[in-house]
Amino acid sequence: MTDVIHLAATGGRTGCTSYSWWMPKRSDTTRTRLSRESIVASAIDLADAEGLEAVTIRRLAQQHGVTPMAMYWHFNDKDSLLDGLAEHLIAGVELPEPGDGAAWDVQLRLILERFLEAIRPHPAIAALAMRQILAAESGLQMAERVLGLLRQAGFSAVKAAEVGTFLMCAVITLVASDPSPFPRADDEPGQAVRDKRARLEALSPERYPNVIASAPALVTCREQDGYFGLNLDLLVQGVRGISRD
Amino acid sequence: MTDVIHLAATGGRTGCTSYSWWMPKRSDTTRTRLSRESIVASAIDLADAEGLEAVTIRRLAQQHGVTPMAMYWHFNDKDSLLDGLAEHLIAGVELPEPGDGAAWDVQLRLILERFLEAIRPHPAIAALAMRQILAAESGLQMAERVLGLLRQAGFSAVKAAEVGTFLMCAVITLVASDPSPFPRADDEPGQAVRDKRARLEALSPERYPNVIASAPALVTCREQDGYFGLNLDLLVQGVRGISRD
DNA sequence: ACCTGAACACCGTTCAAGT
DNA sequence: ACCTGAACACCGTTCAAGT
Repeated sequence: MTDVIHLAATGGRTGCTSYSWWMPKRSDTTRTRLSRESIVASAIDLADAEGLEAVTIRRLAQQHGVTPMAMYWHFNDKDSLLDGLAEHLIAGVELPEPGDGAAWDVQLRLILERFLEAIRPHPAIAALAMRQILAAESGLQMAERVLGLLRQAGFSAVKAAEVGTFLMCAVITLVASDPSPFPRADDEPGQAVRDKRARLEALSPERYPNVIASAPALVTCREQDGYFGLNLDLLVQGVRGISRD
Repeated sequence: MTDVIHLAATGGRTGCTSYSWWMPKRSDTTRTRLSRESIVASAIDLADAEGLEAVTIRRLAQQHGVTPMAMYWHFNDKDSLLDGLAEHLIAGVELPEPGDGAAWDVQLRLILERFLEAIRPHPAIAALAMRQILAAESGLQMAERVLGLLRQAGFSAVKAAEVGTFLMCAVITLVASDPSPFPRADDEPGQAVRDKRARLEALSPERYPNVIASAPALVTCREQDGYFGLNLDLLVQGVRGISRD
């Protein structure tokens, strides 16, 4: 039924090759009604698979069997699209039940953990979440909870803002700093990591003993589970530390 | 003298307007011999003034009164150019004299402070520093010092790597998360900040009391001095906290 | 309401050629 | 050694028009 509307496009594939490079490929995705949600979903898939720079108005249009300009009905511009991705990410945060009597630092740690869990599957777009925390509904809810716990810990409204802002940015950094390269066809997986490690271990042992000793962990730590837990602990303990000053 | 070599280019400005949009404009910069250093310097200026997305092979070429393709003699591709920016940034870190008998946490704080000072003037490109810390000479020196102090604090080689990596990423986040928009012609300065603040203060007082109380600080804290000092304290205190586990 | 067609300004990059 | 000329594939975006 809906197929009727782009017979011209599918027909175009057989003829005229001059601008066929942006022509919709029907095989990619089954054609459904275009919507903000379906565009955001495929954009996230694309970012997960090939990185943020692969997320392109033209590629998304192609995946939906539609002209690039069709996107501009659903989003004002590319920036609004990216805001949509960030909003979707933040909406996935499952905040714990508030005020269950636990100490503020335990509650704070749990909230940061939930935030981390929501964005961890999507390191390529995690950094986008920053500018939507104080815009999206669920971002505001998270911020409110974090600020409340910081006030409870004794911080002023100003200091709570400063610490709270940094804490949420730091969680994003925790997952966004993952330097794992996207799979490329021209080299086998893990080769880049091994090269990097070899380069570190070839350094002068007199000048860089600690870099050499930590080399294996330095090149892989950001994918390890210990990295996240340890540094969440660091953040919460840090808040406790400065709350006593 | 050196002017002779692009008489054709300057001559081109009077005639042929069809592709004049990339033509070199002699008025921008006095023509000097092209070099990695001069390109990096102008790229940093451009990023500081208009943001990272303004840093373009073609714009840099134009500023140097040269063809875009001339850049490819000095850099393999745009990524190498960005690596060059990152390297320059990290080279500016003035590490304190090592081992002056001070406690490890005092020394650690000082190193992180020096790193912050080096990148703080360039928030638009601070994030680039991440991938060059373990590549550039002075990045390795900083990493060596940080790891050494963490070992001194009792961390294993693996945990030192995990904590050290995060600390340096966190300092970058501290300056890179600055959301201050670049000056645009179409609106007066400070308007965006005031709008954002107004939006937060218009929220429901029952649901978001703490966001509202912290609203002024939430929208400006990342430009304030207190933000940096407080969160550097948080980081160092956090390291102390987890070093005792 | 939702999408197409054609065009525009701007990207990075390659490759052969000039001096 | 260092740079130009011409071309290519790919961007985001506008604007008028179609259904």
